[in-house]
Amino acid sequence: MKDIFHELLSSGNIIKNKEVLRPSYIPSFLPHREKQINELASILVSALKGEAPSNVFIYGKTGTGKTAVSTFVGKHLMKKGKEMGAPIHFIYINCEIVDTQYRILQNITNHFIKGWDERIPFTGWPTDEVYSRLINSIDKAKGVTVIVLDEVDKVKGDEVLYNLSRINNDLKEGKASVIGISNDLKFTEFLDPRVKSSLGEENLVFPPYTADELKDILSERAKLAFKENAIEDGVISLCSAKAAQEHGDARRALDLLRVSAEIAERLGDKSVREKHVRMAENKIELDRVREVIRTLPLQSKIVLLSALIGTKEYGSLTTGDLYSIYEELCNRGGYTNLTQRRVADIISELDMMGILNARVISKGRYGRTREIEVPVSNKIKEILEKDESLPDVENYKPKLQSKLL
DNA sequence: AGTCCACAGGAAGGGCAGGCGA
DNA sequence: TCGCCTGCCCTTCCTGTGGACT
Repeated sequence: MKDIFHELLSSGNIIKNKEVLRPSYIPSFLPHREKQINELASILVSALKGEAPSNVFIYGKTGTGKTAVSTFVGKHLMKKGKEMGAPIHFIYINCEIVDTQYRILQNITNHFIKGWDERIPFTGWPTDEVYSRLINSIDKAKGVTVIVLDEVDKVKGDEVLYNLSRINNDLKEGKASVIGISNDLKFTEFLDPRVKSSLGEENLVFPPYTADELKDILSERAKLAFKENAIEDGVISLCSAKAAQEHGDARRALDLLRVSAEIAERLGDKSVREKHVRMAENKIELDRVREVIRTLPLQSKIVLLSALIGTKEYGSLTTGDLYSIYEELCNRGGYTNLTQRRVADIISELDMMGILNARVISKGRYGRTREIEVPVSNKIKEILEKDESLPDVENYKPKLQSKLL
């Protein structure tokens, strides 16, 4: 049998270690985050003296190093604790995945339980029972437990945050502190004021990276990730500049660099060039659009399809135009149609996702409406055509009253 | 200056599914 | 297991509005 992997394995002349470019990778050195590392370390240092550190709330947009800094400091804290004989327990929880009160308490508690048969099950126990088991575990483990709740805005309900942020009131032997991380700057506005004050004893803000800072980060990672001379001049600057344009997102910069390298490698090129970055940018954007559209509810897909058909025929549409096409499509597909009010909201949602453009305009005597356009219509058309659930529009040419005037 | 169009978009509430505590 | 609660999606009803037209 022909060795189908041999060629693929030996062909890579660019990438040495792809893991380094993944967002989950924690490097041994975090450029341009010295200030945040020091601030967080100076809050957590009391753990080494056996005291409970203040609870911390960390804000910052995606890809500003919040998670990296927290886990970095946590790793060093545990190491120092070991050296000094001060027991430190560092627990990281991503609340996007673990989002209910029960699951969060269960996860933290299970961290302390070694035997599989003693672990708390996924479901079944009363929540207060899990909570008291957690208290016992932290007390029994002694020392200081630091709990990181990443993407804390995804947690359902305030109660678990309230309990955890005041957990020291219930603890006897052990101590605990909570680090909440969020990229939603307005998150605390909607919190119970009691939670807000106890969780946010200390606040850290992570500013976006500048293009120059991103360049340093990428250069550091590129040294580890790529073979020698595999990256041409200008590639790293270009990736940094593109990511800085968005909002200084290091994750995006790393993605762009990684995808560029993958493309270059797949094309059999010897090095990553600027053209690969541009191709990568297109690919990432298309993947994003594809993913967004794929997960859209059926009604939103029909609205999008209506916009697509209408703009193809007439260039741009008003809300009323789109709605009449939408009604026709629902008829053809045998779906019950939503009201215009709801469709107007769906148009706004699609606008927010960046799949279509809808801006409010006034046509004077002829009313106030939204002008709707679909920017990357070819790509969207391609994706929607493959969707089996949508009505057949092969020979449908919309006729709009307003366009006949 | 006033009218009037075609909606925008807020408010309130119904119906439903899923989660949660007893 | 059951009833309650919550969040989500949606409808109905409503007031507000920019600017071409009269």
